[in-house]
Amino acid sequence: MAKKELTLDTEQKIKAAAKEVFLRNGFHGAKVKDIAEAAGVNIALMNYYFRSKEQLFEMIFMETFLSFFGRMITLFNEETPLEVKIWKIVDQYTDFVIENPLMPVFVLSELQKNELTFFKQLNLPTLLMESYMAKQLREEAALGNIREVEPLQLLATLMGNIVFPVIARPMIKHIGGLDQDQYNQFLIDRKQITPRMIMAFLRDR
Amino acid sequence: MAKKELTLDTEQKIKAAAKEVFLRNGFHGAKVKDIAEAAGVNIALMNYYFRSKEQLFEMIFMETFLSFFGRMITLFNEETPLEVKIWKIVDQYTDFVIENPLMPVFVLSELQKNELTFFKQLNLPTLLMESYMAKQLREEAALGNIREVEPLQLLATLMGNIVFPVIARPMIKHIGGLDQDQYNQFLIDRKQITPRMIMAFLRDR
DNA sequence: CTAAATTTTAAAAACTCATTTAAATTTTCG
DNA sequence: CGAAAATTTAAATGAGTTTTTAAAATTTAG
Repeated sequence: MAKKELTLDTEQKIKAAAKEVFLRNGFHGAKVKDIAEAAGVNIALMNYYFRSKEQLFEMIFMETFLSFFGRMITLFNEETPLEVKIWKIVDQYTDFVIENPLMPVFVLSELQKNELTFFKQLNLPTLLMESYMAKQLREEAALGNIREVEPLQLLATLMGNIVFPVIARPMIKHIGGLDQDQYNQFLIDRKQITPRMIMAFLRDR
Repeated sequence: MAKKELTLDTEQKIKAAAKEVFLRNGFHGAKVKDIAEAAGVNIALMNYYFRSKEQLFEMIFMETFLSFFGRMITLFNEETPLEVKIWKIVDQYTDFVIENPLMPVFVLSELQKNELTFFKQLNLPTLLMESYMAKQLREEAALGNIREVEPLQLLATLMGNIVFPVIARPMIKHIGGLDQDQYNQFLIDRKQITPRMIMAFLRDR
């Protein structure tokens, strides 16, 4: 049993280190040597436990994508009134990306290159169209409470407003002349702006 | 003179090919061999004309960033009424990123890694804060026509809504089950949504 | 036309990187 | 304990990549 724990330990250390290095540098920028050093482990162990850099990457990419996207879908499925939920999504997804600031650009830039092979197995369209959010949008629009809007457009709007400022952090900090605290405040300020804007749009005519 | 034109020709071919390859694959994903092949040129010419892969990259990155950011600043400085301008920015910047779909993710993901060295020389904060747009926002807010809003927040909102759907193209196509035409229509539809939403927010309260 | 300068080429050099190997060490378990 | 299995290590392999070299080809200019 000491064995099982020990092996998992090294395996876990490599995986955690790999996640850090891949998220910071992307697949091509990440070197196996960097991962081994970050894990404090002999370089050959990467192949011993994970066969290849590519397999290790795919495992990490899959997990990271599912976290990035799944978190949003989970929030889409909360059964609270529409406006409350939009405020909550912005609040919580903002916190999520603040805690995982490298995740969005990693997922989105690696997806550029994959594109073909990756999505086949997942049923993403269903997840969105059958979400509680999609149902709410239909119902509220039928009642005339809000404008008609496609769930995919709302998703893009939410993600664009929450995620883009994180993807563009270096640019925004420099354009605004912001230090780290001011930048964080900038993101916090958006917790008000984004839901207000979306609700104003939904109610507007 | 045949000389001058010919040398510029090869140099230009390399640069154009490098731009393609770097934008598609990023610095680490782009191989000098790929660039030489794309340019139809002997591989040693890359170093003959540009000293190193890194120098060639920096030149291209600088140009690309200035185009990406400068285009928005140019639009910010158009001297048309605020609402007209916001509609125009969304329309034209959307067309711009549709024509240059790899530019945003390239610029933003490479910026993650640079971060420190790059911006020093440019005076970006001034460009934004002294734009005609910034002046308009102050004036209209003083008149009570719109809510107060920081120019940087408006910039992030505009870019988030326009650029994110391009950065997230593979994801959006798959989540929505869209083919290329449907995806393009999705972007076109946002030309209505985004300015409506921003204007509804600015006028709200 | 021809000598100098520029440009291009093929080959090699120098280096980096992922993976493999084989031996050493540690752990497991009868 | 002690043999087998699992893990770790240092070193080597080999493929891939950027850069340099030196000679060949082309262009320029006197």
